Amino acid sequence: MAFYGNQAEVRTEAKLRVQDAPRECHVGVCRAYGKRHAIFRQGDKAGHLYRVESGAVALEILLEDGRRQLVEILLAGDLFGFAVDGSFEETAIALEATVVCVMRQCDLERTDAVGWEVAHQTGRQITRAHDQLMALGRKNAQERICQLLLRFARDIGDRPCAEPGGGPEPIRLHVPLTRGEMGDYLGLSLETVCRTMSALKQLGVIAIGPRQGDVTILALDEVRRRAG
Amino acid sequence: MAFYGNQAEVRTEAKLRVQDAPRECHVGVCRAYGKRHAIFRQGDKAGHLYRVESGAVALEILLEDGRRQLVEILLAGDLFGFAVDGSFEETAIALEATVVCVMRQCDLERTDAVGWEVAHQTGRQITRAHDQLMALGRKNAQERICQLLLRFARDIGDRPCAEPGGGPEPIRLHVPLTRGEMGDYLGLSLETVCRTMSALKQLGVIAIGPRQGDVTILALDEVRRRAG
DNA sequence: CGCGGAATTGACTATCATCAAAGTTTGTGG
DNA sequence: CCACAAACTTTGATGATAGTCAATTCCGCG
Repeated sequence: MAFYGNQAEVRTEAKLRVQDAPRECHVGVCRAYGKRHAIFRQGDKAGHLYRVESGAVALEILLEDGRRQLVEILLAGDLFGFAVDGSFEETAIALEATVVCVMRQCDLERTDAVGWEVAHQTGRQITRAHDQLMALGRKNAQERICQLLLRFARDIGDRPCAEPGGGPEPIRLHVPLTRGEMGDYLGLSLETVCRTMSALKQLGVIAIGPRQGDVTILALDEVRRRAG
Repeated sequence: MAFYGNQAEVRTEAKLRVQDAPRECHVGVCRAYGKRHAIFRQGDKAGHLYRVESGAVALEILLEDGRRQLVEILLAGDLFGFAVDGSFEETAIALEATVVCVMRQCDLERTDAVGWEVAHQTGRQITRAHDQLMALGRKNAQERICQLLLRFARDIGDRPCAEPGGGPEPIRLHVPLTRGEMGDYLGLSLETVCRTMSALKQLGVIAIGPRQGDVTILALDEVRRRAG
């Protein structure tokens, strides 16, 4: 399949090493971004589509008065860069060391067959956005946070530390978001995120640390139940 | 263009008359739905794409405990029915007398060129979902309601009652949502919607009535400013 | 005219935001 | 390897916005 294929040019930026970088992409160019670097900004002229090769990207919207909302978190394989009137409504930021494949939209659109691939991708993203709307509109802080943890557990969690007794296995995962960013994604203040995480820890549902960003899910079914 | 074309079969349901019904669509079938009738339900097997020909459709998600969130409001021209794992995550409901064109996905996908049309549509819907995420995550009740009013003003508002003095023209519009539905879309209780609408009325920014669902925007710039 | 759903308004409550003050990690440079 | 600064996290006290419960009024339709 032309869209998911082949070799490409590579440029490194920030502190990424080349071996962290490109898988491959036919019609595009791979670029590496360091933590918190912008890939494009609100208002920039559009014209490219982007795919996350590795790492994680957040799309954020800023209001004039400084209010901030992360509207999407993208992981490996996800497409982004859809624009409506030729310019981006959102800023895309690498959440960690990240490699992105950049493809010129006009090149892509010359290949009809790719259209449906993109449509399926965007369909999935719409569904995810709708889930998030349910969370922000109707769920409380604990439910929102459990839902976010599950998202990372599904997409990047590993299950190494199996219990000998056959009990539920802890899931260790690394959340590449600060408390403030979690709040900006979940529509909460960073303090509420902290307090809610602490409460889940007290309940024995999760463990925090040892490093910043590390979370261990101790009771997956409890997290599921609380995510609603 | 094959996708936006041609003649089709028509079925009428509820109280819709035939002349309210179909424009045309090549690969699909037009159906008419009465107020509050479901087009498909959460959990139904997917396999079709739908386009609003006239009227308005809401997509809703229900939680087991009864909490409800309207995640999208679709007007004429909008596509819906994207599913991830072969079944719908959402229920689609006609907000008023509505005609929908139903197209089999496998038929559509035989035409490569249509893929990009769908992709552009879904791209627009993603942007709209992201705006709504900003609203639910970071905006207060007044801002959310002003944003919703602007959405209807842009898409269906007419500007008939021009001021003789050349002042700002009132915009009369009909919102096909009850207060409760507005709340379910905006992540608010129906009482908060009521109170906020009343406050905007007291401020002289809008007028309400004479019928249920009627709203007149008296000061468009004020609504814009408050929408953020 | 009268019934039922929708809208409005009031009183009280709860969740979450804000302000503030420590305490931890992380990364850098000597 | 240690020290220090900056960024991030945690916890507490207080307040504001919006939710819930309830009573009344209004509109739409038979």
